[in-house]
Amino acid sequence: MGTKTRGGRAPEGYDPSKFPAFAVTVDVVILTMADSRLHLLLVRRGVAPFKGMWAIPGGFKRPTETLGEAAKRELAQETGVDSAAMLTQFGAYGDPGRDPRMNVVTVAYLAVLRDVGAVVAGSDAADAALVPVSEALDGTIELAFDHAKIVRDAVERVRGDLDLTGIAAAFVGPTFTLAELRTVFEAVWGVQLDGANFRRSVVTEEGWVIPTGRRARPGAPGGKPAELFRAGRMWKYSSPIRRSQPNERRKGNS
Amino acid sequence: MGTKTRGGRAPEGYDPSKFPAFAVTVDVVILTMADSRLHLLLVRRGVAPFKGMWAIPGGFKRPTETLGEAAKRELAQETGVDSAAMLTQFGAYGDPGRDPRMNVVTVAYLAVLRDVGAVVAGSDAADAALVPVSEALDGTIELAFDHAKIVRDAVERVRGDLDLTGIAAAFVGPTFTLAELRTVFEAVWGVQLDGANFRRSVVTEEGWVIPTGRRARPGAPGGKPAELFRAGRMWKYSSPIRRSQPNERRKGNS
DNA sequence: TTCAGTTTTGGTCGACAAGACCAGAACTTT
DNA sequence: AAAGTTCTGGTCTTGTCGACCAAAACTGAA
Repeated sequence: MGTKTRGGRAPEGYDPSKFPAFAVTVDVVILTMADSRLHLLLVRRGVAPFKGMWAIPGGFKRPTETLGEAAKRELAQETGVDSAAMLTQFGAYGDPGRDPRMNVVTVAYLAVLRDVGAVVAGSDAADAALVPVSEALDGTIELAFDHAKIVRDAVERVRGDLDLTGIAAAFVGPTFTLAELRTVFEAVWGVQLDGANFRRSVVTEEGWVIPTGRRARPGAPGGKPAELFRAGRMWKYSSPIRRSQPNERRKGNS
Repeated sequence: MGTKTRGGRAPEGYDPSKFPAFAVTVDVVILTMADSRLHLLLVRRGVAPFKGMWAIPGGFKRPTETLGEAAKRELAQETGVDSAAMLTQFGAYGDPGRDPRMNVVTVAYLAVLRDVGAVVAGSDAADAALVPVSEALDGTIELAFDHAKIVRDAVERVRGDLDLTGIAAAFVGPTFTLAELRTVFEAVWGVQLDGANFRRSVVTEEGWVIPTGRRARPGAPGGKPAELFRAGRMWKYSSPIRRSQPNERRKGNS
């Protein structure tokens, strides 16, 4: 921070020694893959304002913790996961009136989990739900406060991070098939990727996926059982898949 | 934001109705090109704590303004520019103890200007300076609070934004030569780019640079006078130059 | 005026990456 | 056994990017 320093002009009608008080909160956008689509964890508000409406989980920051610790605490309270989860800060929101009660500035975090389903089912009945992000983005589900914008920004962020960081690996479990990993990119970017080309991209270079000898059980329609892989060390730094400007085209097309 | 919602577990020893008060400030990292290197605007603190130390400009957020408006106000107070400046929020910082006086959460913005030199010279004497970012990054210049980390994050951000957004155009004036534009990429990324290849990248595609008939005056050592261009519309969306993983190599190499 | 030095600008060439597409392998259910 | 589905390896074409060369256009010095 830094109190205004420059000698001459003082901020008119404003006394730096009496700073305005704000509440600071931390909100967490929790994303996961379900049904080959990107999903979002929401909670139903039990208190005013916006009582009964859907919102993303969050809470007040404590003076003794860092912002990151606060986000981690909120994530653990909401989902039970407290492992070294992928937590990324992506924005701060402080428009006047965004909370009708008082001046609140919130710092928003993005968390990517591989399986929230079980967590949600085991929680306090019907006040938590996993919904497709599309329904939150197009307004089918109305969100409290300015959470609609926060979710939009979070999705923007994860789309960009997908080819800048190894965040894609956080969507899948400790072992996974290449098709599984491919659906992450397809769902987040809204594109169709060629399976063979995708495989080449991640298998050719060392360090992205390491084969476990095992194979996955095929789904309902059968098909050749896919190899099971573990994530390699490269995901810590980058991604093997780059987003291309024109969508990849499929067989029957223009 | 959102008060904690889930029924069962309440945050232990914590009463949501009595939230802790924070001061919220906005800090602006002002970057510009000078002497073919990336520079940073610093101010000298006139009050405790860290009195006499260098810091990035900033100040308290007012309850009636948005975070972006606060950043714009601080930028204008410090440099006098209030045009639609390129202002990007890139992080929030709230570690306990980062300000010894009280609990402060700051939201950091990045501003890119084309020429701060005149502004600095014309301001209140010696309490503002333009320094190379390298000196701030390597510790040659010690910064107040956690501003060293904030500056590091800002530089990281601008490095990434250089090929994701059109931020490079904000570094140059209304008309510029291609060599000028090229030094922006070279200085921020710390690479050497081939002039001919660079030209092709921006000239081939329509919309990046539009030629004004004029030519620039060559520098001291002479050389063919370069064409003067204006920035096209494409800079609003993206960048014509992509960062390559291995540095581009020059003539005499391995 | 000439010359050496410097910068800009246009061109070519090869390496590499990415996408389109095909076909065989391996499993499912009927 | 047959049909359907998915996985996996292969080939081919295309386009992009960087390395490199050379001419053009200007400076200052000899």
